[in-house]
Amino acid sequence: MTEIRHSRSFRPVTPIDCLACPARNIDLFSGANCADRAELLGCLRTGAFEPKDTLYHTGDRAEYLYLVRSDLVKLVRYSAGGAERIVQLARTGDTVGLAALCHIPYRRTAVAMSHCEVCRVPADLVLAYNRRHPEFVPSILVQYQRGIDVADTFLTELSTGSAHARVARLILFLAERNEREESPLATREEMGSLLGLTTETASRVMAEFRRDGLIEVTAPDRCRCNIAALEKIALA
Amino acid sequence: MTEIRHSRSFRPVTPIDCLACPARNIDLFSGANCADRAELLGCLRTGAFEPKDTLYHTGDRAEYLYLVRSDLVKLVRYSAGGAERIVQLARTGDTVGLAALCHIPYRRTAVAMSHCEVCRVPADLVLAYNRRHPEFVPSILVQYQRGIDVADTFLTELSTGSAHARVARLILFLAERNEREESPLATREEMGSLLGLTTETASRVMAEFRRDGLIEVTAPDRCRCNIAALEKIALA
DNA sequence: CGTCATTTTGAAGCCCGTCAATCTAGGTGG
DNA sequence: CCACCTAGATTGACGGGCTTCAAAATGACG
Repeated sequence: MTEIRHSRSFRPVTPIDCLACPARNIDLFSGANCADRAELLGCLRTGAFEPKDTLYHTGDRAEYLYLVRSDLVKLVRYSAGGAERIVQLARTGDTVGLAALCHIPYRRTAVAMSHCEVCRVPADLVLAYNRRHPEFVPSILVQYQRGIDVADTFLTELSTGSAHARVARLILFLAERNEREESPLATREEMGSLLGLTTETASRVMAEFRRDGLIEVTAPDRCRCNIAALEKIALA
Repeated sequence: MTEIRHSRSFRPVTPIDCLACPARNIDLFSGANCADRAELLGCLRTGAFEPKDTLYHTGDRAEYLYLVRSDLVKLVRYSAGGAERIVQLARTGDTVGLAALCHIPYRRTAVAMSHCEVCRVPADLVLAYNRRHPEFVPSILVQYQRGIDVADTFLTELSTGSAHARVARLILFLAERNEREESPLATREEMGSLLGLTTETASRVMAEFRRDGLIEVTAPDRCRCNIAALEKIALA
């Protein structure tokens, strides 16, 4: 069992944090005006997580939403047989823990995949804000919609086709929000769990891509990639 | 190309329809009181669809939500390569077309899988109602949440494991809301599209199940099934 | 009765899963 | 500084399950 790290590292959010937030223009509150933002700010907390740190577990009482300020959070679900499957990836600007708005326990387990920073928002704050600003509802729905779109992508792009095609599509998906053809990288085990493949198959394909010059590892968890070539493989 | 049937068959909803609606206690408006229901009623329309009829297409301007009153609607998405994949099934009480609440075009194509009846709700009506009743928001979110749960189920249960296990899980999933161990049936092609298998494999497994007495076809689109035995296979 | 769509069945081949061994990198303690 | 340990990545060999291609059977419908 991995030790569970608690959220004692959370600290108040400063206006500076907000201004510097890479998710500022796309997150849940991007529709709110400055005054509202300032008003909301007092209840927010921010924190950082390292790979394998858990934000919350399936079944935990859900009090908070989390806005992902940077990098990758995986949302995991366990099948009846106990197998782990990654059902969603949250990236910069995505919101996780929306179940909190329904007053039901978290359905998935959220785990950091990289060093990542999040902004913690009390669900009740959002619901209260929403009562005073009914025009805010669509902002929440858009977040849900985004989650559903990602889930659909996982089903259509990442769970079908040959192993080569799936891995290529995953790299492209991860590279989407990065410049210079760079992409963050998951462990082979995570790739398997994402793509419905075994760790070994993920490793084989990645090694092959590397030998063929399609990707070049620039750091333990980062690679440069030949987008055009990968797109060709992704179609098959 | 299949001919597109238009929604000219929609007719006003009567209070009788509502009282008799099998989805009455679980649908989007199950939280609303009688007076509100009556108020909403005037704007609703109901209609019936036959297998292969399309409720709406990907990209259509989204004005309506649809409450499924009975049986099965498939939500389809097309991958970059043109392959069709069923990403969700909507059953009695489910809501489809939630994208309409975000004022964005439909993301998926909705197609009837059986004779099915739906209730058509203008999205603006829901948004307006919501403005007057902020406590209604969670009802909408619950519908979204349900959709996400189903998507997760598809990823963890219906896209992993052996072909036998997948088919068994699908039958169990379809039987869930039926009594007497009876289950509606999809075509082999639909089963393949749902499970990430080929039509032939789906057919082979179904034929085998039939020979082994695990299922017994009682009508062209319906079967009785041995739940306990299927559950054993579903675990593998 | 003939047509067409769907389902079923067959045979061949290959991709991926399984099991196992090796390699690499990072961390620890002597 | 280096031997040691461990987790993760890589590679190999083998077998099985699924896909592919093709043909036959079934059943709905005019």
